[in-house]
Amino acid sequence: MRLNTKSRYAVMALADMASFNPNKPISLRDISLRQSISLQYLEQIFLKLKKYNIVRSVRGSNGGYVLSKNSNNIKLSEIFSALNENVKTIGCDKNSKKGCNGRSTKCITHDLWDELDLHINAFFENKNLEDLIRN
Amino acid sequence: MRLNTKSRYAVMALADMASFNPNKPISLRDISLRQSISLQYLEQIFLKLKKYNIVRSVRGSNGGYVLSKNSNNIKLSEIFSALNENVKTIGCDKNSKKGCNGRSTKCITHDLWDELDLHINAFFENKNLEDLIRN
DNA sequence: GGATACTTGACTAATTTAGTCGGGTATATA
DNA sequence: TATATACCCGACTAAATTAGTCAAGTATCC
Repeated sequence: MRLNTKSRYAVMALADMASFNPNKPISLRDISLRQSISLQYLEQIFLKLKKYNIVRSVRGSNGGYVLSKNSNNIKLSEIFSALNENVKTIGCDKNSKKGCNGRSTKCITHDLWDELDLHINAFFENKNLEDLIRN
Repeated sequence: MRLNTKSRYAVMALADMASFNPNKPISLRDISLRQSISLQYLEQIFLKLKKYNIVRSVRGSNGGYVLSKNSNNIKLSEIFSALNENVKTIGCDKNSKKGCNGRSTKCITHDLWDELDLHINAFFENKNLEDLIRN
């Protein structure tokens, strides 16, 4: 089990932003240099963060991105949602109450994975950006 | 984030075993049929479970595998360890106290992933096979 | 001796990941 | 108004991982 880099980089980049003046746009170029993340990869990530309203963009020179809320109000769970990385630990179709693998019953471990998902999401639900930079 | 099939199948197969007479060897063929998992894939999985002493094997006809402990004494964390799937959510080198990405300092989110790992492993630490089949 | 069932290593197709590439468009500032 | 800055966006790709299969055993029971 492993998180993908997009999610990790998203959290890193946002934590980076959160430690600066929240009113001044921060360019991806700067984040790229500070965090050693490719600029074009950051662009992909921020596109999603923007769609999900976690940041807003300021175009043009001296532009960049601004957090759209206070950092203590941005939960990590939102960030993962923005990147479609809401924890789905397995392949069972969770919505169909019967039939995981095309069979007629739930698979024997079905409820376990449901519980695990809840457990992990709860962790992200209880952490915000501000928590990260208080160190 | 997603668990791989090996770990999932391992848990399914062991849960399957746990719901039968614990003293009679159970063949992989039977598990394969009941759980719709390829026999040869199960063989790979059980090799690891055996090395880790979670099951023991009985060769020859009427042979199969037997749980080496009571099912209420087999924690899910052991199963994941057996398959080398101990949760490592990220790429940072956790052991080197300084330097995640070849840089001189810990990355900004380093401690977060440590905490997450603990959180997930705790979940598996507190679940055993018996818990799974009590439904 | 034959059937059953475990044992083991090597190989492979498909998918996913982690990016890169290249061409935009909008805006500030000189 | 020119130019540089910086966001915007779709398409592509190399590398790694996953999820298996294949083939050839060995041990034991009946």
